[in-house]
Amino acid sequence: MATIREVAKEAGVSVATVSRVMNGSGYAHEDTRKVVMAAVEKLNYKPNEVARSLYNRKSKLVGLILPDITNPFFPEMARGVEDYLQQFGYRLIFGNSDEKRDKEIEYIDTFLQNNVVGMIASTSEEANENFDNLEIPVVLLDRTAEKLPAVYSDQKTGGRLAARVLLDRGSTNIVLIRGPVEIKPVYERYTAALEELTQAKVNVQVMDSSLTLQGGQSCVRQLFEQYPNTDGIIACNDIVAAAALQEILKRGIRIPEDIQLIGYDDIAFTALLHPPLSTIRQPAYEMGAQAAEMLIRKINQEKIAETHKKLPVSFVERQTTRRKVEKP
Amino acid sequence: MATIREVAKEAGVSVATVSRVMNGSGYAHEDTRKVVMAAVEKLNYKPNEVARSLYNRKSKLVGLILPDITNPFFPEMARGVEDYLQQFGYRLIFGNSDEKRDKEIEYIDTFLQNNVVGMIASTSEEANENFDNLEIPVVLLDRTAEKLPAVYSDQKTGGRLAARVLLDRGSTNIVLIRGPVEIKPVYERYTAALEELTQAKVNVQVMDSSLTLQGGQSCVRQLFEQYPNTDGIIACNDIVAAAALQEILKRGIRIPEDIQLIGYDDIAFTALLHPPLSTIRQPAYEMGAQAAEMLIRKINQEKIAETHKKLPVSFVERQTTRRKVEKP
DNA sequence: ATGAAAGCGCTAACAT
DNA sequence: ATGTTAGCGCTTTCAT
Repeated sequence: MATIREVAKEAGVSVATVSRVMNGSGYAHEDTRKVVMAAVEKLNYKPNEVARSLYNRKSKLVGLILPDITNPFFPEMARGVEDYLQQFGYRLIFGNSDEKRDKEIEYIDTFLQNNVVGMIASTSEEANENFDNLEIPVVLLDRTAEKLPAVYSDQKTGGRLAARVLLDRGSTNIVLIRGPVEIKPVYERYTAALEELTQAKVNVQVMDSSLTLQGGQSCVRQLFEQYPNTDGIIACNDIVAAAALQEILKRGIRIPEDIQLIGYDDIAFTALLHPPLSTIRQPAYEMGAQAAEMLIRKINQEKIAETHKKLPVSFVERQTTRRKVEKP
Repeated sequence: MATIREVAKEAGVSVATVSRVMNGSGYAHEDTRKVVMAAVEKLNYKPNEVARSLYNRKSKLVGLILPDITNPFFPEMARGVEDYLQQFGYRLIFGNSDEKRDKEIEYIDTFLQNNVVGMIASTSEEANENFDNLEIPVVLLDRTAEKLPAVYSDQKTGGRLAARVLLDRGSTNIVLIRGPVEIKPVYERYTAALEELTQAKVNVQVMDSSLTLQGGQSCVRQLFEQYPNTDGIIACNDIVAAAALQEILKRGIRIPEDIQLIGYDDIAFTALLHPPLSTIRQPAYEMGAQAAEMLIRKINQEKIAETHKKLPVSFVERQTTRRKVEKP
């Protein structure tokens, strides 16, 4: 790798001049600019970002912390972030936290040690304090906190919507599968759904599940033993919904005739399920992109109109819910 | 962020001493070691990785290039890489290439500018030359090249296996869906399957598809129009297989009685499909982990027994293939 | 318009 | 056993 020194020598100028033309800062005669660029070209010079970062006290790196990219909801977000940042020459240092506080802290620390310009994170509630007195901008993604800017989706409406859908389409014995209560967005959608359900005069049962395949499967197996006449299930996410769907099919229960099922997230494969899964869509890619946009705004010290950006969710009607019965 | 200077001052020693105790290099009296550590503790000192990296000419960063983490096969690998590297204090700079050469090059360049210690990449064939005269170790993942160490899986056996499965279970009008020919592992599994199929006296048709959902869907729609009496489909990956499954169900074709279907990869959601998809499993997580292990070996200049590590694939028998007919 | 030189935070000779 | 100092590659005053 060529250094600025070698370029300077090649061009017969000083390193300061090379630096100036590279950065378009300060003066540089058109002629010398050309000479320098020729040398840059010839030596295929690429500035050492580490050295720049050391001097400037900030790199072109952005730290990204996500719970687990093995859950398809998150890669979607990650791509939103990456694709947006990429245009501005920022790169991503990435880490999965598994919702573990110490992993988050570890990543935050090392990101800082690497002079990241900013961070985007989906962190657990309790870890937020770790972001408290950082000098660099942080934006929360899919999570919120009072003091930190955030991009997230409307969980409350999402939860309510899911409940409304089943209600409007005639389910009366509904099981609401609650995800881990520590994960705020998941808890919020649950609360909202429960509220909506409770207001209706309908049988509601709550069951717990993790957000994973295994968790969903074991939850759902019990579900039908405990509540055999269930005619509606609201799952905490699409993965769990998929597990439920499988169990429903296995038991020969007709869907959506005998039972309705709705998921949450609208990850890609839900459309491929059989029957295709009705679900509440979160605009994951868009959320990632907007978080990235907000971060860049922060980095550039631009004014930000709304620091808490709540994106809308929507009901994606597929075939695990019935057609809505119009009132006459 | 505290600097080494401040720690030195706090401890009443020189920066060199602090550096020595931090790195466990050179001498340091036990007493002063304690004093220094106390100061480190007090100021919550974390060495600036950028400065270390500048001096050492190498960071604790590893570059990872994957085609697209939106395809569930890759996050699995990514976690394998991350989880393994993490134990050794390495962090990941990450980029999706979308199989585009210029994106790969761009990422390689910026990774280099950031003094990465090494790189792991699933790159397109033609981009390999970009790795040619790098001073840092590179290991290819899921892809291969002669001059570069690599961890990948046995595509040839995988492709053959897929063909064998359908053959042994009685399919005689088989459509082989070929993925993009530029992607070598995908092409290899195709060739192997085709070879096996051709040797058997069986009708074989080849169709093309991209590796995505949309690609799969449009391919599969045509498939049944062109070859209505197909009784076996070998898909280039699980996503396309899922699309095929959906089309099969939509057309009311019985599976596996009337038609058999086999995917490739064994990504998580295949088990959730209905019926659960039979597929060829690649040990994605393991591949990632082993690539990471090999990279670390390289970084540490250890001898490496085999630089081309081919991991075995296996047939995961689920319900889109029939029970094998044992010969009497 | 250009160059010399200091300094970003750290490590490793080298000196003591 | 510890301190002084040069230097990693860059940017930016400050001279000229």
